[in-house]
Amino acid sequence: MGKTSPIGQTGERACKTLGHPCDACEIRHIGVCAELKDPEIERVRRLARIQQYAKGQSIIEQGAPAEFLYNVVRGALRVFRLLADGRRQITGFLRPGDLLGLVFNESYAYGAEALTEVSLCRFPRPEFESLLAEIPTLERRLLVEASSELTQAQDQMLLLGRKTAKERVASFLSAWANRAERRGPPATTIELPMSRSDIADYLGLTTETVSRTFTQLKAARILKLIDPTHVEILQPQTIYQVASGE
Amino acid sequence: MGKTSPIGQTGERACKTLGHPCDACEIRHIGVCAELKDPEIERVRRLARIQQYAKGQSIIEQGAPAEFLYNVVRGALRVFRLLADGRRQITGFLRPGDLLGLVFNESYAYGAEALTEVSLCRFPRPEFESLLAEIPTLERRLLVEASSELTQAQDQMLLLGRKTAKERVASFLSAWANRAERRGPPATTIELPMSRSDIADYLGLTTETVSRTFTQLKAARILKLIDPTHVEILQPQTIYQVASGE
DNA sequence: CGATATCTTGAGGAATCTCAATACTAGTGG
DNA sequence: CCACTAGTATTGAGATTCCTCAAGATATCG
Repeated sequence: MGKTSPIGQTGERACKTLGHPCDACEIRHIGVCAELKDPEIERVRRLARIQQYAKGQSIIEQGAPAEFLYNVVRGALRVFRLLADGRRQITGFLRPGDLLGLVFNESYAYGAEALTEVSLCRFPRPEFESLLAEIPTLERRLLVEASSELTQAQDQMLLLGRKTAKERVASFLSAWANRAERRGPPATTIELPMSRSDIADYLGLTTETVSRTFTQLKAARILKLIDPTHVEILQPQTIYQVASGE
Repeated sequence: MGKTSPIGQTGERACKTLGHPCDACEIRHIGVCAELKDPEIERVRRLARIQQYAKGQSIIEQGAPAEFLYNVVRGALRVFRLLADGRRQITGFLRPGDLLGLVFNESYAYGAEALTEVSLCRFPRPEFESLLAEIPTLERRLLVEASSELTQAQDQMLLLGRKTAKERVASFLSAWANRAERRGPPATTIELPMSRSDIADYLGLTTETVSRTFTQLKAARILKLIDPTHVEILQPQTIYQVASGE
């Protein structure tokens, strides 16, 4: 794909070119749109544009003007913050149904990049905010969403500030597995669309330590490493206990 | 004070016993109430109760049912999360105007304790939530608030995951000084109502490391340690640079 | 099937932690 | 007003976890 700018033209398609994308929307029932009734959906639809990004592409640049709000439709992405010297902290991995860009500042304080091929539903912020004022259920939904993200963020602070490498990796795997289960059948084999280095930057560790910890959990027969992107959790209970620091 | 329970009776006073507490409220212009017009304030006032807590007292127990929302009126407090074995991560220090207990779950995922003598304005959650549905400006304000807290939380993740001890301490002092300045005149001498162990649990360090880092910054003539609770920032610029990792 | 990136493993080093002793501070009672 | 006590902060020495640097193994993609 010939797109280099985060808000590129290639891959962008007007909602109407997809017919009634909201009707066919895969995440209609889990995203924020789940709150909306048909006439409201119609208004939202007019603002929405589906965007496609290739694996590795930048979606948001840290510090760029905050012009859009996105809803993840398909794929996975990483959200991160950088220090001047390049140190990176990944603050979250987003999956279908998640929101990206819910800020009320002039600019984004973080960057976002595609981990896989990604489809996003994009809304211009000013228009979306007016809509928000008119649809109270939507505003409430965002508030609930933000508050739950805040709780997750505090969990991550506990992890980063007080957990050991083993506990961090176990927490990550446990949370990622739970998340997959929420939208599919209970599966012990989980897919990790991110690299070891992404995991490291999410857990405040180095790639080497993440790798060693995986090996250690494998040796303890808690995990089975199928290939770098697929892990089978042999002892979900134990993983959870390790994650909780027991 | 004879109060032992987090939702104690002693020290609790009905709003009316204080006359018109909202009119005299010290944080009327900075808290969420700043959004409200007079008739709305009247409705809020009926729900509000002023609570007093002594230094060290518990305000919220981690895991307790989330029955109230609080607005800090006076004093300072710590919000934290615990692991089963007692490891603690302080997720924030609250000051007048800050919200405590903005959750839409059944229970609090965190604890809160008074660092100094504290006054809180307390609202029962169910009633507050109905009020929220009727006062859109209030709901919007909470959303903006939550989103800005989320940004702060991500800053803290960057700190915990990727900064050195020196950078963490500098970040903390810089942020705390900025915060004090926002409500008072620019002062280089800042008050730290929390202990070294609180600072350590906030920064993901040990008390010893925090103490050593203070000493180090003092030796570099960046700080002056007046007493354990008072610090003078001799080089605000340098503190900020160290905090940013330059 | 080969080139390249990613992942794993190893050895040594550094930052921070742990344990222990000393110094300071604040509050208490003589 | 001062000495005493309990809690908090600082300093020191050694241990430990995790990081850094480097090499080898494995997977991915054209």
